[in-house]
Amino acid sequence: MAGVDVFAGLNEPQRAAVAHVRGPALVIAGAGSGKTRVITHRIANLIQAAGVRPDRILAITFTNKAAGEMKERIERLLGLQTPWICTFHSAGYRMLRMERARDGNESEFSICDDEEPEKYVRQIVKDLGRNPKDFEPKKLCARISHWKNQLADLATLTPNDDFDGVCLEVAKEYARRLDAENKLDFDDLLLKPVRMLEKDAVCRRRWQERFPYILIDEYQDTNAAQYKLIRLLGEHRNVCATGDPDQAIYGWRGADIRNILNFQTDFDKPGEPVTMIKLEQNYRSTQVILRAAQGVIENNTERMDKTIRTDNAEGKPISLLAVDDELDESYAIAAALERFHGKERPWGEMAVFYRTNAMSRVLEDALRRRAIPYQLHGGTRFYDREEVKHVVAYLKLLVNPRDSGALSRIINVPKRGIGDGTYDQLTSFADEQLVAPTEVLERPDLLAQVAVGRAAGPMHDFARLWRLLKTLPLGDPAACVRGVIELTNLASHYSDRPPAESEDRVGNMREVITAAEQFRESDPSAGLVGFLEIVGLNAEAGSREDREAGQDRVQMMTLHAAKGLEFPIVFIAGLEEGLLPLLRGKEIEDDKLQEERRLMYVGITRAMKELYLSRARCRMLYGQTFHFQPSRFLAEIPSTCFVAKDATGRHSVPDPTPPPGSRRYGKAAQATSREEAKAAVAAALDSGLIKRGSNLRPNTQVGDDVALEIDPLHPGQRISHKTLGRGTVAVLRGPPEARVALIEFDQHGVKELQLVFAMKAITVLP
DNA sequence: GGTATGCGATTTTTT
DNA sequence: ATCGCATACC
Repeated sequence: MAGVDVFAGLNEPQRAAVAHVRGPALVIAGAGSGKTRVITHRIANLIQAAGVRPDRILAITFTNKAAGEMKERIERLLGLQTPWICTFHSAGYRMLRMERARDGNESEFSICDDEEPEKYVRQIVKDLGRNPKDFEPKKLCARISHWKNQLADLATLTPNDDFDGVCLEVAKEYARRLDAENKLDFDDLLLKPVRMLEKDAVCRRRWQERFPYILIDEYQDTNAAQYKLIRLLGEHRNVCATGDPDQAIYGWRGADIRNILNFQTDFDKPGEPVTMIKLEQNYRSTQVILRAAQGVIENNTERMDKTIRTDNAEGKPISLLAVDDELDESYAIAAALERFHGKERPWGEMAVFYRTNAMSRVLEDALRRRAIPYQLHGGTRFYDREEVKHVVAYLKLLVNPRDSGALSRIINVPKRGIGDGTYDQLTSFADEQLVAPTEVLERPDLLAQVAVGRAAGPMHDFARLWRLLKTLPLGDPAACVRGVIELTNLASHYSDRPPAESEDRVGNMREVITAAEQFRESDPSAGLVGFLEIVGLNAEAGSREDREAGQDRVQMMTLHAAKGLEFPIVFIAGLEEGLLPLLRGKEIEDDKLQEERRLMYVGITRAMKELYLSRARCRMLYGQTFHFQPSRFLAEIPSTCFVAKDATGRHSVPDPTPPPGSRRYGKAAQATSREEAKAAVAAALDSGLIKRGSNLRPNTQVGDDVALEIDPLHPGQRISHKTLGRGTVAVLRGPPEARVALIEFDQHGVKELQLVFAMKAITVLP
């Protein structure tokens, strides 16, 4: 271990960041500047040069995957394990469990899956005599989660309105029920450790001494609870945070960009001021790509001043493809992927990004049609599948018999004749007797009192099953999984489904056995509890996705999931106003818009060599077609980043796109069949001849009262509006990103409507 | 208790 | 369009 040079291959500012050992440090790092590398090597340096014990370093990463990669890298570098490189949530969970063990409490926690909170809340709303339609569990959960992440004190919180009031009541009851069942939801994994450290000075001291060194990656995306945790643990100020305020994309989850902006004042200390290190050299992308990224992000008003530069080559211009609809888009992207692969580009070096998971399906279909291997990230995860959750619920119940979420999930799966009524009888009887429902099953005297009438047989059967399950060895997760699947005959639950589906489901359940076996090998002493921790924290270790990772596949993911990654060739689909930036309501608030812009920035800066942007004029949403204007972010990319010259040798400032229906991509104009058109589009895309984007620049004259070719409506057209009835289009005006139509309605007179929004409610009449 | 049918809401983004 | 939920019926 002595011979490793942890500074090898680093530039001057990176070395400074790695060499800095004591006191607070903030590394502000632009995209592609080797930020994660700095953290990793800094940890290595702490261990090697400063002699810090690896388990005394707490290093927080944003995802489990990032943690795994960092650990692996350090193991390769120094040949040792760094157990406390993990996410905030993992760290919180482990702290809670260790404290509990310290107190001699042997009962185990279970972690709610992401659907459970809503189920608990729904039940509470009903129990409080409220209608779940007036108080939607989803909304309540969002509010409760927000409160928890803001560390709001429920005891002193004063509700603003009726909804808040009910919400508060529900929140308190929700907390009581989870506590009673030893359950933790995701927010608790942060909240509870914070409360624990706040309350108990001795405990706080112990944990502070436990981790004399703390590092946090992606600090720009920390929320109030995470921030507080770091403040409490990091009172010694030996805290190193890295991040990029321009890549803050989790505001919707309560992340507060001010955490990183205030780091200096928060952690400054006389004698040990914060060491600021800026990494502005980018090693990842071409000049063109960085100019595009810079052009976009400069439109944000709330920024820490920062530029990124690179010594890399100018690189290929960015292509912007405008197509008719999402189907065309998917064909074009698939065709381009295939072409690049034909030119020796491995599948795995290409990635497709999109704003929402819902967009992935069309893209997937197109790739599958061409037999392009791809890996989908996000979406429904392995452990989110229904059949897998059934298996996991049995396992959770074994570990924590008080878990009512688990019990209610499996008590009638596979069907055994125990319906809602019987379940309610069982639980309320158990409540009366002050025992857990599972104890009723275990005690013949109690069982006899509930197993009556029609449900008697099924209840006895289930009790017998439970006693059998209780004999499974909790130390051996694989045996537990296998035992659960076999003893319960879970496969039968899907036997009446189509063969393809039932095979799939049963296959997935068997996957859990494999996952458990792998887990057992990697961590033989952790047992079923350890396995459930991995499952509950959404770690992908051992899942099929995990095993398929690293294969040569096109990577498909949301822009959020792309954070921290890089690919030689990147496609970003759906660059439309409304999708990116994503608009839900009427108007987008400025801070939301800025976050969307940062998302675009993250997407662009993932690309190393080539970037392809695409947009569709129409897109199917909720089974209905909507028109979309080009994303405003396209107009923010400097025109010098796009195809440099057009056929006449002039700089191509993007022109208005062709009107819907006509195709102007070289040969595509003459193409008749759909297939031909697609091929031509792909060819155009590939050759870099992608036409002109749209005329989007706000400062180019897009005159008022002039019909744009991209307008979905034309003056004189008869239309029908959902609420305003029939009318005639009079005038279209305004810049493309805020295009308005003046429509003369038969019943309501002239109205001015924002096209982006109004098109959803408008049908064009023949 | 189980199943069929119809209605309504639903889509950001993830630990 | 699709899914989950509620209602009504077996």
